[in-house]
Amino acid sequence: MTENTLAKVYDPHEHEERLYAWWEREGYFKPEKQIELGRASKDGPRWCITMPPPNVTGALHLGHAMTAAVEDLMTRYYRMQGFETLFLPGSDHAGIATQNVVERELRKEGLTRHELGRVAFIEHVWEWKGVYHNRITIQHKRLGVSCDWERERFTLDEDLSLAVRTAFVRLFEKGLIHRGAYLVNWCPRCESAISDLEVEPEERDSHLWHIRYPVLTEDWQGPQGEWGSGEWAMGATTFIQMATTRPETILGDTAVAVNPRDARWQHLVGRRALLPAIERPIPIIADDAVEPEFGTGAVKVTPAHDPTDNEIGIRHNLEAPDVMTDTGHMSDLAGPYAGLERFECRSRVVADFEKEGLLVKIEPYHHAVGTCQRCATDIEPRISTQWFVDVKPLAEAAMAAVRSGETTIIPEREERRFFQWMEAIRPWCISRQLWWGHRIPVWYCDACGGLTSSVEDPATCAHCGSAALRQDEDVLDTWFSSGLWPFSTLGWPNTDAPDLRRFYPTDVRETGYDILFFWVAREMMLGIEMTGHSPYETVYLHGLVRNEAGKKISKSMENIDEYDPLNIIDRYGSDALRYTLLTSSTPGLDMNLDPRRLESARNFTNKIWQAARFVLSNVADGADTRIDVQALALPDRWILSRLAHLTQSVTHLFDTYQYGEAGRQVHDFLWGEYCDWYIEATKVRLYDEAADKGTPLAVLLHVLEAALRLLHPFMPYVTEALWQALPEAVRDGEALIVAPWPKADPALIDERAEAEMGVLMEVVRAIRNLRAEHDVTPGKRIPALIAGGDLAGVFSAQRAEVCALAKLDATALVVEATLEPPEQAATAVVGDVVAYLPLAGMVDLDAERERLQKELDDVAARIARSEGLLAGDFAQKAPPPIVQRERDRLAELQANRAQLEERLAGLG
RNA sequence: GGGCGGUUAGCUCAGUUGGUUAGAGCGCCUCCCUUACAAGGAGGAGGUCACAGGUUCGAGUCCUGUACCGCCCA
Repeated sequence: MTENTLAKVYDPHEHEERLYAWWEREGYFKPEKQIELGRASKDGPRWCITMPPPNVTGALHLGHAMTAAVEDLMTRYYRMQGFETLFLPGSDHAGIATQNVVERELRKEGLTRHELGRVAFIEHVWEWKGVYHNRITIQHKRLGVSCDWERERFTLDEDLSLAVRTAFVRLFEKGLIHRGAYLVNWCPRCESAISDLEVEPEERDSHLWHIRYPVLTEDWQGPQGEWGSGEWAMGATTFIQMATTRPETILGDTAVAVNPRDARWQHLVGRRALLPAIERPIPIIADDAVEPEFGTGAVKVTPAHDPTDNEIGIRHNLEAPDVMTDTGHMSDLAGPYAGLERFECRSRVVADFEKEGLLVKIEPYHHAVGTCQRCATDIEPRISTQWFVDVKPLAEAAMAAVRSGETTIIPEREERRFFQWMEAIRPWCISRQLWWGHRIPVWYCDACGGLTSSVEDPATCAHCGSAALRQDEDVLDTWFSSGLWPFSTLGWPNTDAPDLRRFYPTDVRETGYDILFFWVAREMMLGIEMTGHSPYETVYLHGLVRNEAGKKISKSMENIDEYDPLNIIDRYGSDALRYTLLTSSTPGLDMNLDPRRLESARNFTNKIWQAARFVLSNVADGADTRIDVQALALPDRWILSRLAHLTQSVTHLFDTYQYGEAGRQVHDFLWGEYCDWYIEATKVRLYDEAADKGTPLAVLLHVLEAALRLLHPFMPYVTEALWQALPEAVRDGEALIVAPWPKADPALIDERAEAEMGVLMEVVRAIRNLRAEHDVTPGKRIPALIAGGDLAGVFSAQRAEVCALAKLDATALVVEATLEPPEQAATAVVGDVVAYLPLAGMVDLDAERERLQKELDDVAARIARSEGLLAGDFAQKAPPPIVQRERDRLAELQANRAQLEERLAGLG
């Protein structure tokens, strides 16, 4: 029984949610179901991908839609290929990002997290998580992702938290994690340290303040008046001048440095300057890090607030006073400025320097300032006690895995970026002064001061046995838990977990190239360290999605709703969005999402729908849908051969990650060959009472069915909806999602049929062209004569099709090998075949001669080119098949020329 | 400062071992509501593939340099 009453137009809303619910209900997303259906085997190959867990910070945007589309495409392909397939979904708690948005919400109510307290605040965050987690799940389902929801994970789940603790404790016990006071990137808004990667440089127009410090000399031993009185530096005779972009850090200076080879300052090296305001005597030192070309060649050294200065400080054993607080205010060490906000302090310092005659000049200056990736606040480099992972040895192992080919990164150039970053890797600051996240599993002993790190909460100190333990207040960097994702989600640290045994190492990590370092690098390092295996075989990096004008789509855009995946799906359908994302770009390159492409993809879904509607409307209940190879006509053999070629090509493209090209090929086949030519050609037989309808119908069904399978990973919904409507006899199985991937049947490849049909199509096009040129009414049947030469038999056999396609009058069509051309006729020449349209009274013979002459000139020029090519080095040096192709081409052109000349001669 | 990517039709983009006259969608022009489809059909116009050299029988594709746009790292 077939459902041959498809709606007049494809409406995604009628099918998408219904089909998704059905797939999910039937369990098709689960590997167990494949086994149950006999579509995969426990001993056979398996394929696994873990979904990059989206942040529960907010809703999904188009970048996530891209991720979902590519991953689901892969998943559906391998599932159909008979791999036991697992696409494992989940989400990420995203410590700093989520905490920030919840804090922002609280601020609207005039509350801070501190007022709320840790426990109540965390409850708030869980509420937020609940809302967005749900939203994200709905979005993913609308996108059609075929992941196993029963295996869904969240980074704060109990078992994943166990994985985090286990990993931490292992690194700790191995001595790869340590706590210490180092210069870190501090966000005064988040009141937390962040990693190097979370700092975003922002270009800015600012100033360079040129200042000078008095040097202590025999004449001047110290200030003459109060700081700010205008008499502070009175009497000083020697100054050392330098420039700074951050005057507020002057208060933390502990030296002035010059380059040892800088002759200008040699006389002062070894002496001491007096730090203004603070009145701290600071040494004038020589260090190679100072660039003599910059400014005066002297620089102030603030070891606690600048990376370069910090290194100088270490080399020269300088003090490193931290003149700021967690919130970016000046600390008690900032003397008269203590308590001021850092930028307020900056203006006061500058004003006071001016008053004291120590401000030389102010210059405009353009430079980059580090800002917090999450809240855009200016980052304060600051010495702080934090936890660090010494990732150097892990990075070595990760690089080795890529070098050996255990893991391949696509596109290849990203591999070089990976190495560049890995080679320059620095200790990873993993502690965050946040509340939302995995608490660091370290306990401090009040009795002996020792540290205990443990997977289980310890009752007593590992060193002295005291029960006076306090757990570290801080939480871990989110990426620490994300870095365990490919195996923590599969059951690690339980190495006997069935999923871990079956699906690890996984096959692919698919994500945007922008988080190669943040995440992929960490997964590689932690994966190898924890499991001994690189977590996946392939890293496939897609580009970023931008709007049609090339702007990065961000939440601050005015028309951001236009780019919400759900809105796009509502307007165009999920299949259209997926197809567009998958075929509009090339791996690793950014994509401008153009609504016109979405529209054309939507039109494509409808086109397939219409084609299927046509086919199904012609299928009688219980019809024999088997193909009788003996009964195949030329168009049948042609489309079957084209399908076989398409299947080979698309499969190869999938296996080499060329998804865009694969999608375009299926599109071109369905629209440009199946619909435009094959369906039209079959109408002759389908509408002819006397004809064999069974053969074209069987072929129509068979080709459509196979093409739906090839298209399914791109457009899961429309393909499944149509597949379900096909007669059961042409389908294998209960659902397209678990149907086998098509195999090309070599027996159906028929090069001769393709060539013959190719000429036939060319002749039809040429006739249509002539008709248009001579303004023949489109539907009007006109007489024609075809001199088919060697292909006369083909044209005779297909005369009904030729008439239908070119709108010829069947009663007046003459087909012969050669024939006497009519006088008054327009002529089309395709190789050896000539078609004459005796358009009585409509052909201006002079114009016709002119037209043919132009065509002849064109052909002659191409012959000359081809002959020249074959006479030169080409014939010797080019590969034989290429040369042969050129010879064939020349032969065809020559036949073409002969026919044109003959016709021109006939016209006198 | 170092590295990478892009520059192809009016617009948005494909073009993977170098091989016909460089493709698609949209837009544009002419015609058509033909019994799958006007979200459609038929025909057409439109490109010295950023620029300059080079390698090669042959270059959009490989090499060198230049310009502009963008990204990453320091």
